[in-house]
Amino acid sequence: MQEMRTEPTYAIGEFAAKVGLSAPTIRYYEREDLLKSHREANGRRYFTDTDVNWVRFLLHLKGTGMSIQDLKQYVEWRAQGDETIPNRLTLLKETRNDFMEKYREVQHHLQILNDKINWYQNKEAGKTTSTEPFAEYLKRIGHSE
Amino acid sequence: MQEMRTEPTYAIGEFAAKVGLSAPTIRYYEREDLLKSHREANGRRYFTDTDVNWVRFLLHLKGTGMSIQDLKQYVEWRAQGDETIPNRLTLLKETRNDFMEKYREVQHHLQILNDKINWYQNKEAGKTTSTEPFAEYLKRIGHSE
DNA sequence: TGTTGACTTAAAGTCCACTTTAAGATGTAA
DNA sequence: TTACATCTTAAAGTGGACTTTAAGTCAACA
Repeated sequence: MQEMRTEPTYAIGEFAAKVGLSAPTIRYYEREDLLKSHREANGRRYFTDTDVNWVRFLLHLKGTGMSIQDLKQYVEWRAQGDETIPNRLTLLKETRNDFMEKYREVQHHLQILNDKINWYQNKEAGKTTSTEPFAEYLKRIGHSE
Repeated sequence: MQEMRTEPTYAIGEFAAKVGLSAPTIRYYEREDLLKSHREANGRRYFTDTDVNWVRFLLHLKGTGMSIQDLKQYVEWRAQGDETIPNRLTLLKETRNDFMEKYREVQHHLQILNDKINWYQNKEAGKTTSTEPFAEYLKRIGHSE
């Protein structure tokens, strides 16, 4: 009794929905060589769960700030084999460094946003001298610049 | 003995440098009504430290994800007086909500990036079966999706 | 079998946030 | 006074990452 397991395949629309992109974006990524599709006899693309994982991984990298160009470079090196691992590591570490810098910056931006929200809320609650400027408020609670 | 203190003023180039933008960007922001400049008799713009603080504040808001359009709305409400404080608070809180959502997303992206860097490093150090796929590695160390 | 929806391609269009260009006026240093 | 930097404007251009259009093929269902 033999069990037949066939890997599920997805047409471009279903695939796009699965990874949270649009079908045109999938075609665009393919043109940019970020991913390869398989074709049915009739010329239509199909994708597998491996492709789903691949695109999801790409989107994680993209989400850390890598541009399409960065991703292309990464994919190109990947295709060249293990001797490009040092290159890939360098690229990923640079990505992480850039990310961490921006991360610290946005935390500061968030701090100021929170301060401003609190300032408005205090102002509405009458807890602040109605004329105290925001800059003064920031000094008073210990946030500057 | 009277001390004469004159507020320092900055020409557009100096001002732009002070806030980390280009002079054309300052003019662009002015066109978009995000800031107002003062003019010398000869028609040239000048700016004060108050303007410096204002632009820096705008850049903090922008850094949390507010678009130029959002900022315009904020500035417009601000000009309309205290009765628009609820509107402003709503806008800032929405900004914060959007920010926090993206913040959590990028933390996840960073996690995957770190995992991949570690995976490459282990691979280079021979600490991982040379054929173990990244997906398996993620499962093994407890990160999925 | 007809019609609706999903697919195919190449090329053009869009959005955002600037940036660059062009042509000219004015300020500053040698 | 001669350079040269810096300023002025309006308008056009740019880059990145898609998105939309147009014209056509193919599939799935009533």
